[in-house]
Amino acid sequence: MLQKKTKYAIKALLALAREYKENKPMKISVIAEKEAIPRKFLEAIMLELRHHGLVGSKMGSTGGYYLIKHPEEIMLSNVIRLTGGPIALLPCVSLNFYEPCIECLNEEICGLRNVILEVREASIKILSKTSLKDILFRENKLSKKTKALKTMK
Amino acid sequence: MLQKKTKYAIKALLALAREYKENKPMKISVIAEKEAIPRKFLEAIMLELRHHGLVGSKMGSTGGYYLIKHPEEIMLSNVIRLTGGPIALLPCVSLNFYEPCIECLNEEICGLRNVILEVREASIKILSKTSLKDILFRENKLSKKTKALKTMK
DNA sequence: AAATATACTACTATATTAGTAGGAATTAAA
DNA sequence: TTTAATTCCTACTAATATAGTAGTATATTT
Repeated sequence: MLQKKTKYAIKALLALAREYKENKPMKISVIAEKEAIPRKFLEAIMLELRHHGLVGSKMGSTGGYYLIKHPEEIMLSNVIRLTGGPIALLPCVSLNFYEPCIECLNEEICGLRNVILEVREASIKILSKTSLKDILFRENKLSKKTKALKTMK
Repeated sequence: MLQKKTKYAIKALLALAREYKENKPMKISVIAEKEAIPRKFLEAIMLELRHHGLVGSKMGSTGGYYLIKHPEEIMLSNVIRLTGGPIALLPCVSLNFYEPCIECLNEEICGLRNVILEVREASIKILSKTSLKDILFRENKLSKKTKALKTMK
């Protein structure tokens, strides 16, 4: 499971992506309210995202956060990794949280690891081709679909 | 990430599957040593697996645990679910650990959820078609491969 | 100078996971 | 029938990670 921190980070970045045209900073308090994220917690998260170079900030009374890259350049896999959410199901197949199984003398011949590796690759394949923009696009498509269904009733 | 409990359960079941022909019970202490699992912890895990109907047990001095189903009938996805390891990356797409996002008024139109759903489906597709027997088969294939590589040197 | 924002450090509270202790019940064999 | 070896079961404990908060410093605009 992803951490809440990771989920909040994605939601916050999506909020910035939705108004990306203007590229003016959005306040933490605004993001927090829009996305129902605890304000102080979001503060810490945004700071971390800035340190990782995903967002920029402006201090002072007209300050806030903004995306540094374009929404189509920010990949879900990247956000998940940066915020500490491991994608792999076992440490022995994780790139960022690697740890060997003490009981595996040679992990190259572990059948379980082999399967879990396959799962990881399938997951990463999806997550690394999906950008913030893609997610917004899905949002639109889904809401159109449900609207169409409603009018049919 | 899967819990250690889940990993241990899979390893223990694999140990039973490797000697399935004989179908005679294997002692917890033997499994624990073979797979480097803390003995007392494994005891609790095997008990749980029995309650879920994956293994049977025999008490007394010649006792131990044995598989109730054939190794090709026990699917990885099943073991993971029974031992409490969620497969989905977010609770809102989990079958067994479902919880709605408080901030999503209508989760049907959540773009993030939509992607994570896709990841879950890709993972489950692999895990639910992979049995204990399949894993043993991979083991053999992998160890042959590495042996072949060694003799080439 | 006042108001309002982020930056940053240092906590705390809670939940989950991992693992242990100790003894009861069962079985087989001496 | 006693003994030894096993599973069964309840109830703990310890360690760790996550989620979230408090308080203050620093920067910016008006």
